[in-house]
Amino acid sequence: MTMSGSELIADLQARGLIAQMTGDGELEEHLSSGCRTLYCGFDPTADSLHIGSLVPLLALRRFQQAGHKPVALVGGATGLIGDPSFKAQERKLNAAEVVTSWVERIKAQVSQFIDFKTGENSAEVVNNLDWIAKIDLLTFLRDVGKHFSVNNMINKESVKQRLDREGAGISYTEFTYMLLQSYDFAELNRLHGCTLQIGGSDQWGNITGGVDLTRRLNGNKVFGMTLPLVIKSDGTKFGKTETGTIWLDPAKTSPYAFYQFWLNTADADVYKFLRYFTFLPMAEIEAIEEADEVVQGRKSAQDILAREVTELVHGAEGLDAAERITEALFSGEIEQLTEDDLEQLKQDGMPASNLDKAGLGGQMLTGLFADCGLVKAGREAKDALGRNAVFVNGLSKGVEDNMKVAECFSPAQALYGRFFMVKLGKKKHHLFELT
RNA sequence: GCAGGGGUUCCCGAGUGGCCAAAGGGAUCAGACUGUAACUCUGACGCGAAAGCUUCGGUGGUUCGAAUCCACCCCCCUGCACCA
Repeated sequence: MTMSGSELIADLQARGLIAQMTGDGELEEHLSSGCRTLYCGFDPTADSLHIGSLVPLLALRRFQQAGHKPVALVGGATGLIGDPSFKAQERKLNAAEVVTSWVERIKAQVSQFIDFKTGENSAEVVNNLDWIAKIDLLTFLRDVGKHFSVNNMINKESVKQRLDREGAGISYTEFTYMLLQSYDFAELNRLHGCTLQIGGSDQWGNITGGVDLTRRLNGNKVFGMTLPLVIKSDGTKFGKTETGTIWLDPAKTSPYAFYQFWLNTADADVYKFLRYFTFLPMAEIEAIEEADEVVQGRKSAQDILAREVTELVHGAEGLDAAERITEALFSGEIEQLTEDDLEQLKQDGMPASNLDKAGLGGQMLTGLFADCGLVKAGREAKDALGRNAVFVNGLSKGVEDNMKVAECFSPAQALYGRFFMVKLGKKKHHLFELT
């Protein structure tokens, strides 16, 4: 699937994926006239990326599908410094060895999204520590620093709130971040012929810095493009739930939880997200939107979105697991699950814990549910019991059952003699296994 | 450094000796409605099944009794001074 530069840009534009571009439209021509190398940076600020990084990550893939060569840069060096862009406060530095371990994880994660075996435009993963660690201070100050005007830098919107706000401030270290990222672009241009950098729109200042520096250092014209930050219609932060961040690492956010996250997308956002997060052609997305308009009940878009993104991130197996769990839990027919199914649910990321048969006597349901993390405090469980919102293997439980843990979880009631599926409210599930 | 203002439960923010586990709003959880939605309504919302226990920057003190008064300490903000 190769498309021309203008087709690619048009598709990105139709999807709402272009926030800003440098070069007054010259970029289209640049992309049309051959296979170009582009890069996007990902700083190791945690042991996994979260879904906020998905838009640029998928953008790299979109470019590759259009015949260009993507380079994923993992910021082993910049991750040691901390990007001040639009951050309200100075960040605390992570230990070097921690960052190093994160770099490896992020490298692997990033690699799932781009193809390393496509010949001419095969992807690459690089680490900016490889060149930044080598440069010495004086060389850096003379060759790189000299090209940056502090006057310009302090006028950047991205550091404004740090400079304006009393008591916030910005350290010299973080202030240097922009120079490092700019130097990355110049180096990638020199070493790999990279001519385009993409990133979130909060990176605009850093990207244009790199464009300028590359021209000054290498005498080459290069381009920058930013992607929109994902904004939810209700104004709340995208990618966070009550339970926490949605990570790409299946060990941190199970494919089931990941799938559920997308499934719960608001109607007001779902078509936008289909454009942002899937590779479905625009025509198809528009058709879905049109079809959903006349649907009275549940829209189809959330299902499609959840399926597409889960498969992209967790593969066919992850999607399969997520759908299997979803089907089991929300069909209301848990007794139809086989023993193997229940075993599998545990493997698939279903929240689960063991119950010691002998120790059930003195316990209470409220304490049990709080301990396993099903609720934050016993009071929530009590509230749910009071409203008959708790089901153990489909049987309703009330406050009067609170002290009767042993009865509620008696082997006679268990599925296959050992499993209990507890449902609290409409959406919270937990699997218990007697041991 | 000097002068003034402030630190309250997840967040914002009332409270200025007992009626305070602490108004109000937001967030969150649950119920009804529904589409595992949105909107709306209801309830919960420090911990505890309860009795009760622990909170209002920290430490001591005054009082029968303190988030509220006093002392010292820590942190933040606003002016001024210093660095220039």
